[in-house]
Amino acid sequence: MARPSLQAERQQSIMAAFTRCISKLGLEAASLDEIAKEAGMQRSLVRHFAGNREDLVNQVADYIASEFEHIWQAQGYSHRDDPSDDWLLNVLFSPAPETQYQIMLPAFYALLSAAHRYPSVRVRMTQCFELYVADLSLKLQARHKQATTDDCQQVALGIINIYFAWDSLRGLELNSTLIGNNEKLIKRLLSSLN
Amino acid sequence: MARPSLQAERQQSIMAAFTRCISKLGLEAASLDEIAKEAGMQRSLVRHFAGNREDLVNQVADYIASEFEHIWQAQGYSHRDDPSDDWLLNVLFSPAPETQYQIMLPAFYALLSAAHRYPSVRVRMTQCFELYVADLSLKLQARHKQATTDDCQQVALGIINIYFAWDSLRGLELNSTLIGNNEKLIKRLLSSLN
DNA sequence: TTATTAATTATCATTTGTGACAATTTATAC
DNA sequence: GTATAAATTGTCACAAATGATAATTAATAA
Repeated sequence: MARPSLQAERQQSIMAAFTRCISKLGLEAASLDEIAKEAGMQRSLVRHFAGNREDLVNQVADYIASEFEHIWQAQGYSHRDDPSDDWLLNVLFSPAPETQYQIMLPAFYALLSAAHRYPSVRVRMTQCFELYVADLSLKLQARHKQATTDDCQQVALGIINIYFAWDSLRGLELNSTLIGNNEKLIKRLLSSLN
Repeated sequence: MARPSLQAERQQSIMAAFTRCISKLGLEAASLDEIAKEAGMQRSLVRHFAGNREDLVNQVADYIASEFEHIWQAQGYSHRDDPSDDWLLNVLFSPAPETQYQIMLPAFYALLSAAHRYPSVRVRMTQCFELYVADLSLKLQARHKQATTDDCQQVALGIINIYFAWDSLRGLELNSTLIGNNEKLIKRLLSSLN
C-alpha cells in the first residue's frame, strides 16, 4: 500500500548518464551536477537513488563492465557462424554497434586508467579485461586450430590493445591513413596465426 | 639593477611537478594546490610564474611533448648501432630509462585522452604522436629494407599502441603471463616485417 | 646605501562540488 | 477518501579550487 519504487529504473538511467559524462569529460570531471543534468533529474535524486560519489563510481564500474561484457557476448553470438577473419573486424569496426560502443569504449578506458585509484573498480575492471582477452583468445583458437594457445592469447591481447588505443586516439586529428592502418594491423596480427 | 629573474627555472620545476601530478592523479584531479605542494612552493607562485589553469595545461602539453621527443631521440641515438630487433625492446622495456618514462608515459597518455577538450593540447599532441610514429617507422625501415613503407608504418603504429596500452594497464593487476605477452607481441609484429 | 625590480607571502572573494536533511508531492492499497 | 511509503523538491552548510591583488621581502646595479 505504497507508491511503487522506481529504484531500479532510476539507478539504470543514472548509470547511463554517468557513463555518457565519463565518455565526454573523463571520470574526475564528471560531477554530480553534470550527471544529474545529463539524466534530466536533480542532484538530490542522484544522491537519493545512487548514494555518494564513491558509491556512484563503484556502481558505474560494475555497470560499464557488465554492459561491455553483454555487448561483446551479443556481438560474438551474432557472428558465431562466420568462419572468416572478417568477423572480428566487423565486430570491432562495423558502424552498427557504434552507437553503444562510442559511449562505452571511452568510458571503459577512462575507468581502466583510473582503476589504480579505486580498489574495487580495479578488481572489477581487471576481471572484465581478463575475461575479454580470454574469450577473444578462445574464439581465435576455434578459427585457427593450428595455432597454439599462447599464440592466440598474444594476438587477442594485441588486438584489444590496438582497439582501445585506436578508440582513445579519436580525440586527436591524426591523418586518416594512420587511423586506417589500425584495421590493417589487426589483419596482420590475425594472419600471423596461419 | 634589479633582482635576477627565476622565471625560467621556476617554470621548469612547475612543469615537472605538474607532470608528476598528472601521472599520479590524472589531469583533472591535478589541482593547483597539488602542483604547488609537489613543487614545494605556494600556489600564488605557481600562478605568478605559470599563469592560470588553462595556461598551465597548454604549457604542460608542450613540456611533456618536448620531453618525450627528447627522451625518444636520445634512446634512438644510443641504440643506433644495434642492428638486431632487440634494440627496440631495450628502448621500450629496459629498466634504465624507466625513471623518466614511468612519470612521462602515464602523463603523456593522460594528455592524449584529454586532448579533445583542449584544442591547443590536441594540436601539440597530434604533432608529437605523428612524429613518434613516423620516426619509429623510419627506424624500422632502415633495419628491414625489404619491407614496404606501409608495412613499416603499420608495425610502428601497432608497437606504439601496444606500448601505451601496456603502460596504462599497469594500474590493473593483470596476471603476469598476460603482461609478459606484450613483449612477445611486439616481437611478433617485428618478425612480420621479415 | 639606495633605487629598482622581481620574488615571496598573505588574504580576499567567487565559484563549484559535495553531503545532509527537512518539506512537499504523488501514487498506490485499503 | 485516507493512510502509507516512496518520489521529488528545496535549502543549508561545508570544503575545495580558482582568480585576483595588496603587502612584504630580497637581490642586484649604480
